[in-house]
Amino acid sequence: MHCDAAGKNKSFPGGWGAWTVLNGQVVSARGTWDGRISSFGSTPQELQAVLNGLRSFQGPAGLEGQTIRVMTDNLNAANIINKGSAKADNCYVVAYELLWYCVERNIRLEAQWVPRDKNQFADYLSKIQDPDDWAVSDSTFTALSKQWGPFDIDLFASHRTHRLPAYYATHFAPGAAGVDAFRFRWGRACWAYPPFNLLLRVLKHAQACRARMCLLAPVWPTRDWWPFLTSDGAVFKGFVHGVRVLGKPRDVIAAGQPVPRRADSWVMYDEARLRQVAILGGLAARADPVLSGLAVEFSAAVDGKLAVGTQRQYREPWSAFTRWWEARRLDGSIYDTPPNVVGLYLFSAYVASAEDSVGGGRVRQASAAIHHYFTAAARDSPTGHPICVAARELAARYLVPQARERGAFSADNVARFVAAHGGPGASLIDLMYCTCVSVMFHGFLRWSDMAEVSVHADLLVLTDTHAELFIPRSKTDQLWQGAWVPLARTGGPACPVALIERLLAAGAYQRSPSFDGEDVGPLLRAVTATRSGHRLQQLMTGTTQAPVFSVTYNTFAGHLRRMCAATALPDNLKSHSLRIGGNSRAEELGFPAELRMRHGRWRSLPMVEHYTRRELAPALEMTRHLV
DNA sequence: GTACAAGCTAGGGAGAACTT
DNA sequence: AAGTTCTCCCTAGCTTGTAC
Repeated sequence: MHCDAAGKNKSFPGGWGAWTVLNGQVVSARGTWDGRISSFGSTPQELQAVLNGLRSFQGPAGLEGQTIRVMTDNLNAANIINKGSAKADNCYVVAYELLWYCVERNIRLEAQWVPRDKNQFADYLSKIQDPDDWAVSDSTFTALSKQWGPFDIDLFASHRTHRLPAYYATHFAPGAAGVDAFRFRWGRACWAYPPFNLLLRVLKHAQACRARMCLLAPVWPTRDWWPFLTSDGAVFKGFVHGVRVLGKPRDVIAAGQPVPRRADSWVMYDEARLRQVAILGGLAARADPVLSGLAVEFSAAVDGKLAVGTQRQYREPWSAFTRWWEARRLDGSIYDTPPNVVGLYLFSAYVASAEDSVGGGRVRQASAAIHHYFTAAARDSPTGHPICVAARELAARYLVPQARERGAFSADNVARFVAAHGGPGASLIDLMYCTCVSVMFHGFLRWSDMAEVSVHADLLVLTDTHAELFIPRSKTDQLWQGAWVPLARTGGPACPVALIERLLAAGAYQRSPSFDGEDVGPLLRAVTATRSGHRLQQLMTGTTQAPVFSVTYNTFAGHLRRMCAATALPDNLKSHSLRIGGNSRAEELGFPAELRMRHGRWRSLPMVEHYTRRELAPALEMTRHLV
């Protein structure tokens, strides 16, 4: 039996894992520490992991009278098991319990130390964080037991969260009556608080077993299982004997557990494990701990090949696909879905988009997300299948996007903006937005570029004639090659360089680190109003580990919108309108596209053209002279 | 009012596919 | 063979809804 224990960290109380081979099959057990053991040192935790492992496998394996070889990467634990000596209090308590457990069952233990890298699978098991491992609060359970109980089995629980002596778990665990509730026939007094993505399966299995259960489920009419419970989405069907509406999640979930912001975050059930199995393919059952460990690491690291925003953006399309897939009840894991079925899913997304009168974005995103998740699980992408291709083509041809107007700032708009908000007595926040408007217009910056501009003296260079800004990375520069953006002194109130200088003085920015590893922060910062006027919010500087960030896009866009409205500028001016406006003005003045492309850091001329808005007058003038 | 997440649109680039 | 258009994945901008 291989065992390991993991200590606590900020987001995880720590846990234990154990695995062994039973009848030629690898079986694993795991769990999360409760508060008491979470505070123990590593050796008593390791001993507790051994004890939990024995208790977990005792039922299925029948350990009485056997000799068990325990593989552990903790030398102290191995010595304590082999020599029977323990000094520290916690060690003694746990070792004593372990000893008696073995004596009562005539089990003989032999511990063997293995290096940590030979114990990676147990290590992995001990570190699994199960996002669905919620326990219902005492008061809720008591109330429901009184109303509909007593119950005889908890169908979805863990060693930590079970509410009844008999329970089914996702892995072997001490006292668990079985692993995977769906492999059993359910009786007439069940208690079920399943992960929400399993609800459809739970309802169908309950129907097949003619089970009777108290089921906790969210009020969630858009989910696929809701029609199963109700007719017309409103009236519960006849087999529902009673309904009780509980309070908010924080009242239902036992104290001391984090409550998710939105129930949607509960749906990613064991995605990591599915992916690891898919990566190992046919080797999954036979892989040694090194291979398993590498698969674990790869599956965690591979998402990093995408930008953080993209990872976040693909999550919902992927879980929508998994929900759809679960409802189809196909064989194998989601990664075994045949490409034609994926194509039909994309087609269903096309049909739904048409019904909802949205553009082709959903179909495109779904296709891209499925491509990423399949390749991340080391599977061929199914998105090249003819049905997938056809679904994307239908979406591109027939789905009409909702119009989105995005104008261009003119030079006059910029001048009026600065005149209205950037006068001599301007507040720090108004001065900051005037500076951004001028800098983004003259430098053809996106909002995300502006947010990267640092005030560091080496990265924001000011001279008598001009300024140079360093942009370390951008949308078109994912590999951090960086680019310098020159800005000339233009004179007048809207001069970007003069505005930067005024802002630096007004905000009392620090422009050079005073110690190694200090981060002086960006130019565009959150500002707070105090009794004595505005000042930069929070800390003046950070460190390279905990840098100071710019304001969020929403904050910036909100301010810009309000300030434009106050200046009576057109309401189609957004933050990108500054980039479009600067480039369009440069074109109007006759500057060549190559120069504008370099200044705006575009990589192709068609994109420069796309961002060039032209006045009507020159074209009219031309046609007037044709005859 | 601020902050965050979700869900939409569309910008952007690499390389395949097609035309001339 | 060279030039161009197309395809498709990846990334960001923007609006809206919601919680604090």
